[in-house]
Amino acid sequence: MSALTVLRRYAAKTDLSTIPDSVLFTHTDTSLTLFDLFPKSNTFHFLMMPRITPSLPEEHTRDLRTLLKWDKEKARKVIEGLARDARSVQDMIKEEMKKRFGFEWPIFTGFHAVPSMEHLHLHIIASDLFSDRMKHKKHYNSFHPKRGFFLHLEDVLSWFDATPSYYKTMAKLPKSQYEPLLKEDLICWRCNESFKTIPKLKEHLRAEWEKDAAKVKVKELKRQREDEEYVDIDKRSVKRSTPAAPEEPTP
DNA sequence: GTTCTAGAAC
DNA sequence: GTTCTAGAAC
Repeated sequence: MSALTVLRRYAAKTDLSTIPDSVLFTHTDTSLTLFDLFPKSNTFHFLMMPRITPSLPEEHTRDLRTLLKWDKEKARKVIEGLARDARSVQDMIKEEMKKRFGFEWPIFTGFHAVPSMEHLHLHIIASDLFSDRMKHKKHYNSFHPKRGFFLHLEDVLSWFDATPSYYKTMAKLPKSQYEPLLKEDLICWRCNESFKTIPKLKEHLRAEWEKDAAKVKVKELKRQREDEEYVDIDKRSVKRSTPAAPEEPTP
């Protein structure tokens, strides 16, 4: 099976039990969410795609361009359905971020303007873009939130409510306009510093992310220490048998 | 999309 | 000499 058409084969399935747990993260009646096989985030990277049904035939879901060429209101319903399901995946990611790392960091949700695999798929990816699989300039630029190649889901939704001519213009998604964006300089999406090579950029992105993670750890330690002090004060107050002080406002 | 690898960049 | 990129092949 071609690597380019693997997504469509999953999207057409009615019996999901044939998809391994290592591939399928979650699903609804209208969408499947897969673990990206080559994650570009070090932590969370999912692909969400609409399921192929009689009312949503595969000829209209090859990619975003194909979908937007179809009936506008039908296309809107598809995108809105993905947006609804994406919110619940984002919530699951946020819970997992808090549980595993003690803090939340941005999640990017959007389409590639020129996708390299067939069948419409939405990327839901945490912004720590320094995984082992992040190897080339085009990988990074395809997820850079301000580069223009990554089409944020909210932006795509807004096209439907813009003027018809704006919708028509955006819906064209010309390769010739978007592909050159992948070759532009490597710029940190957080601080705009530019880097000559992918390894240098990744080193920087990792350091920035680890700084955020470290801040949380310092805060946690401080809170623990404060809790211990409160305990000491409580013991003393018991010994002296002074009346309980009014409750301290929590910081 | 990835892997492979020649040769550029340092 | 080593690291890294980018184009060809799949």
